[in-house]
Amino acid sequence: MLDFDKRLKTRGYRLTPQRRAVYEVLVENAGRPMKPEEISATCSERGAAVGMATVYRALELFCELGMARHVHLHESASYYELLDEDEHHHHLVCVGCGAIRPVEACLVGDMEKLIRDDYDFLVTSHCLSLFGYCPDCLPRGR
Amino acid sequence: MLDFDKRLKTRGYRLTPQRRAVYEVLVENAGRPMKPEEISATCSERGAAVGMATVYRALELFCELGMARHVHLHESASYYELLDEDEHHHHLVCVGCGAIRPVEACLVGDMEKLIRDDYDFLVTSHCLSLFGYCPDCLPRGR
DNA sequence: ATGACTGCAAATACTTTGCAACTAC
DNA sequence: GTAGTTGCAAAGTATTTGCAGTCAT
Repeated sequence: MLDFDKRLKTRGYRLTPQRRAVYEVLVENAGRPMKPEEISATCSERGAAVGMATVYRALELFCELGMARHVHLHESASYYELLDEDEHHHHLVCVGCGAIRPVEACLVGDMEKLIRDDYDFLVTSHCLSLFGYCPDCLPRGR
Repeated sequence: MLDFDKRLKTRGYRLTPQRRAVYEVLVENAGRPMKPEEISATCSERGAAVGMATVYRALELFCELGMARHVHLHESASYYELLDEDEHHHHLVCVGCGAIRPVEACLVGDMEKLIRDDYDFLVTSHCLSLFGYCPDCLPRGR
């Protein structure tokens, strides 16, 4: 059984075409955070329309099951993206053109130990977004 | 002239009692992100009521002038807090009780060089929030 | 005096919820 | 068969905007 199917089943959730459609869109856009609206539109394009309410509910469920996460990109809307256990990344958001690209680099793991020791706080997750200029938008002469 | 007054004046903005009130609330809560609603309520309590629209406009202005910033704490509402040039910090958000406390530790500065070299992306700012358990909510036996 | 600013109310955007019909199991 | 799910529409919440009146300079 597919990992997706298993995760839902073992927690008593049903496998529906809508959840599958939302999941597939996320998989095909792995690494690229998407807005709920965008996800719904993509599902529709491929003939598997899913209502907005259902998209929101599916995303919330995926987050709960640890299959997706919610990222903040300094815009009002929320973005979601697939969570890959083997890979940890954050985002570079260009304030010039809005381009978003993932960065594998992350030093937060090192911070976690320091925080546990100095603050007596156990970090379980974090959210990091970096803003600046992508190569195309770099101010002349840097 | 106060730094606050100067910043506004030099950019052609006016010094109004409303902007001053919002600013004072932020100053008195430095390090603690606040919601616009909360800021407005605090202003009212001290007899200097400021309409919500004005609070939003003031916050946006302060961000533009580099005096405040917008932080994301995984909740739907936006939080704002004063920006202190001499001090850089992020937040520890307890998923147990919701307590928020600032952390001075930050390794993102080190990441920035790495990102400039490896990704050819010039980071100008970043947003980091750490989630986990505060001492009071730490699961037994950790 | 005059252009910037405020407050209100209306508009917009985003997200959640109630509920009857539907469907996976 | 039945409990979990969906879609729609209505309700909420958060934020922005138009505009007439007000105020800082």
